[in-house]
Amino acid sequence: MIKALRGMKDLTLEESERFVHIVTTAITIAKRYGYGYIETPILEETKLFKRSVGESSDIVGKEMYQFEDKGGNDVCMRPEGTAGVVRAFVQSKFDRQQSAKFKFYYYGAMFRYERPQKGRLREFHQFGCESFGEALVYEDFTIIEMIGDIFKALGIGYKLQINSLGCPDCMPQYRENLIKFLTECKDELCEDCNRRIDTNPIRVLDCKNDKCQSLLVESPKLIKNLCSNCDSDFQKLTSLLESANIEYEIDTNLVRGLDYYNKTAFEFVSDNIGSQSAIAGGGRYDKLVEFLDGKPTPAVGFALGIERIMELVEMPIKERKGYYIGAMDEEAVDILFPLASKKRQSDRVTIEYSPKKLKAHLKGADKVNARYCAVIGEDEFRDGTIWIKDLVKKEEFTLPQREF
RNA sequence: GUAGGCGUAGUUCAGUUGGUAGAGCACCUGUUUGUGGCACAGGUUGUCGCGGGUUCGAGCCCCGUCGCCUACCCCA
Repeated sequence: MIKALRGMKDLTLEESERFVHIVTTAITIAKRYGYGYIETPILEETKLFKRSVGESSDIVGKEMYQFEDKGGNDVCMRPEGTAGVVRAFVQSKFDRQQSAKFKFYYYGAMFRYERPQKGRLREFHQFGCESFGEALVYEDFTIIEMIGDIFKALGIGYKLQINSLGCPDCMPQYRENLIKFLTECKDELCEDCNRRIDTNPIRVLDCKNDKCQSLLVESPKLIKNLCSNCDSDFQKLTSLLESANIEYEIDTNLVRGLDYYNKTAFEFVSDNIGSQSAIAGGGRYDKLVEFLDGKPTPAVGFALGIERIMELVEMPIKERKGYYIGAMDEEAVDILFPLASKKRQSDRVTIEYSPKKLKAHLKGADKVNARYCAVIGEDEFRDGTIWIKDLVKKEEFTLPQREF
């Protein structure tokens, strides 16, 4: 038997319904906030991700599905959605429309060659939004509010963590201070953190190692070293959240995994899905458009992990819907089809092709969760009528076939 | 890349000190002639992950292998 590749899953029955429910709910809400759909390729030039996601990250370093295509191009299956959207934004020259606003939503498969575990697959799906051209922190707030709306609509509880990553005016100075601090306690930090001091010192902040974390209590906090602009934006964000009654906590160690973020960074976190607790994450990335050869354009965005959310959603109760139709004798089967076509203009219809006893038809209707069970038996065939039972109200009646 | 756990019916699992497999759910059929969900009765379903070894005999023990899961790492 040929099986799906490791870390890749088929979605059927309840699972696929969950999936669709999440995506359609997210789309409905994103549209309310003025977002329009963008579709970008799954395969992109490897260069794109090296430049956007950042060469130092593990994603680019060892987790990408990277290969040479038949034309000799160095290509890569997208490990995240933002890079492609930004590339498309620049390629479409939307960046030339100074101060115009563009808001896109997307959803689709992402690929990372990792060891699968709970809430982590090699092919996984994200829904995300990217807002271009809005520099004001109001947009950061609005995006967070929108994600809150999505989770509310899905009935999912969460905790919101926020932080500010600063900007080119304050981040480099902070980085220096942090490196200085880390170098001083170097000997007590774990092996990984020692490596990170050189490669990506900011990532030391979210090291999982308890000992590292206890040392970091004393570390300089970016949040206290922001430049005046970043600081006032962060203050504004927290006050907007408070007046909207959105609970949050400031996590000074919250760092985004991708290099392109600045200023606002946030993460929506849930318990109950194992160690992969982040269900959505995002923030501001004002420099990325420029990095990818566009004109400087401020941007904010987020992505949510659909598979992780699938573990948390409660599905609305399924109601009986539509018709089940069947015949009790072979000769009546053919007349089911025109009747079904007519009903299918507006309702779901299941046709049973094999003649069966009434009892079997009722069971069949039950199984496909139909509201009505319609059957043509011996009498109905003779009279040109059809017998219908409402399985919810338990009422039954007979109609001429032309009135069905 | 590292560590641990697990692979037995469609599914969830049980399987005693080694004697060639069971249960619930699901599915199918019935409970007299045209009335579903419930109940009852009956029935179908397995290369016991794969390969080798030990043994008179292996689902059970040993070795290997593949797969899945969980955690580390990393991340949505």
